[in-house]
Amino acid sequence: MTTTRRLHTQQDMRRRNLAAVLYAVADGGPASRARVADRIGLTRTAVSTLVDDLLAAGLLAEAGLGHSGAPGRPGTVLALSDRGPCGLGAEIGVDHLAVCAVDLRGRVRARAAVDSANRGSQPGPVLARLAELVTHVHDEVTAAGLHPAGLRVAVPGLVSRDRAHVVQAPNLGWRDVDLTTGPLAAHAPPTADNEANLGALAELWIGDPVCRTGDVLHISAEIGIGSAILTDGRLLRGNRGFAGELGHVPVRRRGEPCACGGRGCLEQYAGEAALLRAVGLDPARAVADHPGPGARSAYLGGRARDGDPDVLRALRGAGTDLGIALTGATHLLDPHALVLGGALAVLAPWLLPSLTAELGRRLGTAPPLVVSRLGADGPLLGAAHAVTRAVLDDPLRTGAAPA
Amino acid sequence: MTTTRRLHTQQDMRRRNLAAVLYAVADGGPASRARVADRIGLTRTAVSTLVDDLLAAGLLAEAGLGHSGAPGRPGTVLALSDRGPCGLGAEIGVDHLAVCAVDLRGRVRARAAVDSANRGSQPGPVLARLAELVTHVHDEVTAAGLHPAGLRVAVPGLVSRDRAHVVQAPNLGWRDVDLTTGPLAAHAPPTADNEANLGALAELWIGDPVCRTGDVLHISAEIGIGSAILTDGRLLRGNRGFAGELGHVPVRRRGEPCACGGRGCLEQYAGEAALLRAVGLDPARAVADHPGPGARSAYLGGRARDGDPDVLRALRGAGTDLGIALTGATHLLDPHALVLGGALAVLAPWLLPSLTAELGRRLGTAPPLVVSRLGADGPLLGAAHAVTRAVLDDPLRTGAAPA
DNA sequence: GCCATTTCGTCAGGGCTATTTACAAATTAG
DNA sequence: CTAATTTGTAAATAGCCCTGACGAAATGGC
Repeated sequence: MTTTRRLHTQQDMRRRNLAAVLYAVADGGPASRARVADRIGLTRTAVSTLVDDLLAAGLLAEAGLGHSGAPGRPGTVLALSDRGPCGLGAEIGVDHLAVCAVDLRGRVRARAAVDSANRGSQPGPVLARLAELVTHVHDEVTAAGLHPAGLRVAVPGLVSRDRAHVVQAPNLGWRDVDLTTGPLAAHAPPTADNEANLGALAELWIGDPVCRTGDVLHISAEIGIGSAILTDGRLLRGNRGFAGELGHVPVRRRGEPCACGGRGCLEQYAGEAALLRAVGLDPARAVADHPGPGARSAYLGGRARDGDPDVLRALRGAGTDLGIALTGATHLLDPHALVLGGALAVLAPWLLPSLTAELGRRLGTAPPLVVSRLGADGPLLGAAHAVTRAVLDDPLRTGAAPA
Repeated sequence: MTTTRRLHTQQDMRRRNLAAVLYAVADGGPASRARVADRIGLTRTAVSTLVDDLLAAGLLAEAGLGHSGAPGRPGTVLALSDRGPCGLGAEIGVDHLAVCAVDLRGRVRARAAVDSANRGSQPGPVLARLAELVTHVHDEVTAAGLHPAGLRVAVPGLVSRDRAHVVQAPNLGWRDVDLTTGPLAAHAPPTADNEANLGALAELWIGDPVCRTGDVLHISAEIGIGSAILTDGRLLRGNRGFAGELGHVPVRRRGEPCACGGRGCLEQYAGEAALLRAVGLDPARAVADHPGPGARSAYLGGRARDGDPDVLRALRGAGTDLGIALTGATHLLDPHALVLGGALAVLAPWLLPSLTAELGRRLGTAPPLVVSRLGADGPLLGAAHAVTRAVLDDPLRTGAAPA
């Protein structure tokens, strides 16, 4: 940043104020123009002109008069439109595909999913199957009067900075896959992002409110153990987009060697494969026996619920090791809360005792541990919401209703 | 943030554009109005009016005509004023006090320091001694035509959110000290910040350029081992302001118990006290023998330079343990670079071999390791620059020259 | 030395944005 | 029914930046 700091023009100001109005309604609920003006600190006049633009663009809708009981003329209630733009989110998991659509109000308006063995697959056919699902969801919401404003795809891997390419997805066996030229291109310019990141953003946007009140470390386990650092309402991505690799934080000085090149990585003790091995199962075999998102976790959870001592011991150990890694992360980040998402949310009942014990022992006062309520849906919902968020952030550019 | 997003009014836009002009000159060097306009993307007309305000406020100064050799009328060169506002920075160390003043151009215009045994001291007398130094520096820069715009104090401890109080400074033995009512109050509303944070910000603002190109983890050791996470040009402070406690990241699963309540903390193996013990010295005794900022590090560095095998072995071990902690931090943050500051910069020649070896072993490709060139001056300079930065960020509010 | 060319800084006019002020409309309280 | 209160809009105003034009001050070729 030698020079050229961000430009601050009048259009910029207008754009931000339009976004401010939308977020005032999104965060604070439906309200009259005057109430919105109070919330964002502009005058009623200014808000009126902003609202006019947003009504014309189909982002806001008037929802009748709001009789509050107090004296004075009642205001016309403004709400985010449920027939305006919507976001399409897709997910490419190792053994399933899913698509959903959410409207500006955050409601899921359509969804579709199929099992699909994507590990070591060719991108073409997988994307073709996904495109079918997208078409299905697209048609459904279009029939409901919504206009898809974009498509974001959650992938278990690294994504290029412009979000157009999947740079590397080890568990799929993909390298350098261009989404914009494949079968997905038909609907909207498709964009990709990492599934763990989208899961964390979902937590920030529609999950536990604690994520909105301060910095948070969001831990999720799907195949590996990932995490995401939410600071100041944004995601810390790091230099190459690799930030959050909690699974490779060392928890034993001279422990098991790991595929990452290190040794004693958390993943060797608390990862899915390690848990399966610890209860005497072959990881590859277990995946074949229990395909689908979260299936192994559900299986382990089931055995834990039945009181299986091997599983309970394995989960206890994993919680302890997770506690060591999170002790380090907490000292480094001083987060407002630790959020367990994905498979960890499912297994939380049996991880939490040893995890909280270890954190308490080492930290004295540990940040509150929160279990996500989004579960395995996080990445998919995050993808769809990323699209609607982009519309809210820059209403007139992306949000204009088709003529 | 239920409601009330940031307000975007015309005054805001103006303020940012004023700041953009100043930063264009600060980062890109002196330049004509037309050149500044090119840099920040505004028109020459707009820049002219902005510059008029900044000249009137005494923040910019015209420095004659710039004959470039190219055809065309030469522009009048604009530079940051060296007689305008300046920043006062102060530092309360465990065994010294220091004050300096920097002008808008970043030059140190005055400084003063004294040794002072502040460990376990009463705040009153210490602040009184510091106030004397401040007065001295203040008078010196005032004589040079500068106007101190504020005073920031670097303290080895935790500071309240409004920067008015020292909440806790264990190494000084201070709790809840209000700076605004003490002897410092005479000069300007004094504000405090943590010394490690200010050291990292100094690195960001005037240190290695790598800190300005991406996220960076800045590691410093004064008494403990601290660090600071610089992301997106800002400092990640965490929930309570405790972020960056690298010294208490566990590096041994069942290691030495630590005063923090944990065990196996990095500080037990790579901290100053641990190093001194490892070479057979009593830490308290060593502090008495070698008072002053960085004195123990300098002493150890001296013995290392002489080839003392005990010291070399201790530093080698510290480098390895630091490498383990930084492996975890790197996986978590994926920083653009790791910067060694403070005492670590002094000892870097003997820490680096084992540190880089450990990082290379565990990470494959580690982020570049950079040794700070600011050394022990970082926090003090950061404090002074924090004041001038605040002036640049909001020129007309804080920067107006006294009438 | 003189003129064309180029660049710099400024002035006048205009557009966009939000604010101020005023007012009609719609409700409650008495 | 009247007074009080709140809402939404209209007209006028102020602030900020942009466009277009112009004089000023340099270079370069003749």
